[in-house]
Amino acid sequence: MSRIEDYARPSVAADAVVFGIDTAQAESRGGLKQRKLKLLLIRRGEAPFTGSFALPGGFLRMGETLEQAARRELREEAGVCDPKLIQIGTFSKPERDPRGWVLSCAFLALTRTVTLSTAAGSDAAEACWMQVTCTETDAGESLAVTDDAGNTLLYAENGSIRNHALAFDHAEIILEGFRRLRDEVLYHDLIFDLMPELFAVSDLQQPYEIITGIHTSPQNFRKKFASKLVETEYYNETAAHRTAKLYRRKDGIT
Amino acid sequence: MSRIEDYARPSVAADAVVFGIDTAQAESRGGLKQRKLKLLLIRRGEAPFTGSFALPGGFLRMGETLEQAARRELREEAGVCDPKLIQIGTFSKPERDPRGWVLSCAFLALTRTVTLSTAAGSDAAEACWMQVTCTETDAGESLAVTDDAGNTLLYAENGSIRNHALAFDHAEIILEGFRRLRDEVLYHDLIFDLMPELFAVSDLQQPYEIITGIHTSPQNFRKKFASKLVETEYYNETAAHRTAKLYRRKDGIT
DNA sequence: TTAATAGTGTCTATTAGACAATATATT
DNA sequence: AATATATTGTCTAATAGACACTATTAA
Repeated sequence: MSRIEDYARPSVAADAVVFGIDTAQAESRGGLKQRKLKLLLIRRGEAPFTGSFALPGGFLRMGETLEQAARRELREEAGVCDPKLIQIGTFSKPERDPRGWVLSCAFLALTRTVTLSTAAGSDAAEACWMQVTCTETDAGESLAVTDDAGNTLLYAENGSIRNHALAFDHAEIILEGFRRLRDEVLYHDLIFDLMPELFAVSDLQQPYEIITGIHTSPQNFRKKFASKLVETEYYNETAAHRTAKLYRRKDGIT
Repeated sequence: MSRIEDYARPSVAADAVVFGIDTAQAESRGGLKQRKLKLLLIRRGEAPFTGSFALPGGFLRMGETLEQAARRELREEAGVCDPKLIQIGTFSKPERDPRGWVLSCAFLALTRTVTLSTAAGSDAAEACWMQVTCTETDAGESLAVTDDAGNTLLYAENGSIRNHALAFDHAEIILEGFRRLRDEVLYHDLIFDLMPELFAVSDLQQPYEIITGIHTSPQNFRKKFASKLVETEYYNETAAHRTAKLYRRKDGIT
């Protein structure tokens, strides 16, 4: 009874929720180091949702896997190379795309830098790193995505979307991406995939706290991660205070 | 450039890795209660892989979500009603189905009983609950799926498949399902979705230990779960020992 | 010197595990 | 009585958090 030809076929896309850490020196106070969580979005150049922001992604091609498609689109569309990819879910509400029946397989993608090496000739007309903010409100917990001008692209409270200006169901996908990011950081040390090869303990803490919502003193944070780190001979060349030893992730720990 | 019609479309299926707990009285020793982890498989009645065991599932239809498709197929094909469903991944290797280009969106499905209410007229010609065994070997950890006669359908060590007799890439999907089941039980109390409304503390322990590999004394296991349980007025009508109070899951805990 | 972060050590509170002891069912 | 599980309680080990204190850099 179940001949493969008897069934209508949807279009399938692969989209990515790309997170990265931005380590910027704050202008004020002589260079306090801020390490901020960023999300990569693309301004759409074509219908539908022309001009809106959306996740980078594109259609799956015959002969490739979903992960290959996501990787290809990230390279072509946003100049993101060699990200860590974790599949987070396939979104399938029939009405999610006004063009027709399109499923989207979403990936959580992590980069070790927020430099956009937007290769010449790429589609990335407008790929931007947006600010991700996570705060404790009295109503619970909220997540906000804002552009550099401070405009809110997505605001969610307790995991439900209050407000957004994003294409398709991408707000939903971002929320799921952040939820998964938190889980993976909490339980599988995914925080290291947001770090460069060598990093200071303090480089770890701010992103960890933004993502998990768990706040600790620098001293106790150090102890918490001590068993997962290997000390190197390198030091940070930095600012108006003691230089920090650089560490590397201890392997053999999943 | 990206017209939706420009892209070839794959067929899309929804398959489920269905787990349940079998509470059987052992024949020997006057009825020691064994609570075993079971996996639901279907013997295929058609090509390809005719006669092999496979996950229950089927093709996505236009107008439904992947979850609706999984639910429908579980009902039709295996008589499984109202399971808890968690999407675990979409499998997309181009060669995974000899019939052509078929993606499979896999779900982890949990039932509160292993009774197959195989409705008359259903496709479930041969739906069987297989034994799931998880052991610590010197090489690490192994997972085995065996039928009632003791034949091994799947054997994996440290997450890599050693041996299997299952259709398509379903061995891989089962492994991913078990991995996810473990994570969800460890970090999100998914064990309760394998339990009936009312249960004794000891009903919880054996499945929890099989799935997580964490072994504790009955006393300490009780303490570990005390904060997540609400005592009821009901008791177990059972065997050659003190009756057990029945509990219910405390709500408000994710 | 001061400000700022890096890093160590110590004490305490909370949690997880070992295990003794008691309770209550059936055979 | 013997056995098997249920349930409570106590002690101890391991872990997580608070916080004092020292170190080192540049301005």
